[in-house]
Amino acid sequence: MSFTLATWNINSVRLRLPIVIDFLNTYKPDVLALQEIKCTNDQFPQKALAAAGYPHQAVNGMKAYHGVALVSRLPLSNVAAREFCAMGDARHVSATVEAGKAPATVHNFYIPAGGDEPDPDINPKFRHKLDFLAELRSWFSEPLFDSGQVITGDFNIAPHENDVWSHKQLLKVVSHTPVETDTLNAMRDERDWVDIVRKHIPETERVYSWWSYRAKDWNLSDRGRRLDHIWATRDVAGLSSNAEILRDARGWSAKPSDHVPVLARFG
DNA sequence: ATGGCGGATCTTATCCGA
Repeated sequence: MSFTLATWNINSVRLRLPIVIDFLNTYKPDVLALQEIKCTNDQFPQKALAAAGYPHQAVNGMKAYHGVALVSRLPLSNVAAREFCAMGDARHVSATVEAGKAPATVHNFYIPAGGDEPDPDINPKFRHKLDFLAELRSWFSEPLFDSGQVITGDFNIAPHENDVWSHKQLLKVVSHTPVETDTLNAMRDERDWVDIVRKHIPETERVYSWWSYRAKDWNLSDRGRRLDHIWATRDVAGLSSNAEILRDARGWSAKPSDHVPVLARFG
C-alpha cells in the first residue's frame, strides 16, 4: 500500500472549487477528504474534479449544510455512508482505497461543532456532539476497526494543550473542554488509534488547522486550533512516513476556507 | 478582540459555524 491522503474542511466546495483544483494540481494527494461541502450530491462538482484527475468519488451531501466527500485518483470500493444520532444529516462517508495488495479503508467525518455553551443540559448542540462521540466510540468497538482503517476529517476537537493558542483560555470553550478532549483521547486509546499528525510533529510544537474568520489578522494574532485530524489503526500507522499542515492555505485566496488542508503519506 | 466574519437560503433577513 502506498498513498497520500489529504483532509480539508472546505466550507462550500462550489464557492472554493478553484482553490481545490489548485491544491490538487500542486500537492497531488491520491485521496482528498472534504467536509462542509454544503451542497447536495447533484450539486457536487464531480465533472470538474474528474477532469482534474480525481474521477473516483464518494459523496454524501445535503442541502446547505454539512456534507462530506472523498475524491480519489485511485479506484474506490465499498463506498458507504453512516447516519449518526438519527439526525438525517450528512457527516460520514467511507471507501476502500485500492492502493496495492494492502488496501485501506478511509472514513471521512464531520463531527458536530457543538454550539457555544459547553453544557449538554442547556445546549442541544453540545448534547448532539457528545451523543455523536458516544455513538462513534461504540461503532469503533466492532471488529471492522481492528486493522486497515484510516479515520479523518473535521473532528471539531483540539485535544492537546499545544493544539490551541491558549490552553487555559480555551478550557471552557467548546472544542477544548475537558469532557471533549477526555472523550476523544479515550476513544483513541481504547482502540489504539494513532494520531498521524502527532506521530510526525512532536506535541511540544504548537500546530493549528483552523483560524476564525473574525480575527482582524489571522496570521498575526494566530489564535488557531487543531480541529482536523488523520488517525490510523496501528498497522496502517506503521506505514506513515510524513504528515503536514498547510498553514499557508489560510491565506491562499481572497476568500479562503477557515480550515487548511492536512496531509499524510502512507508507504 | 471567541466573534468582530462568512457560508447557504426560506435573500436585503435568518440560521449556522467554532
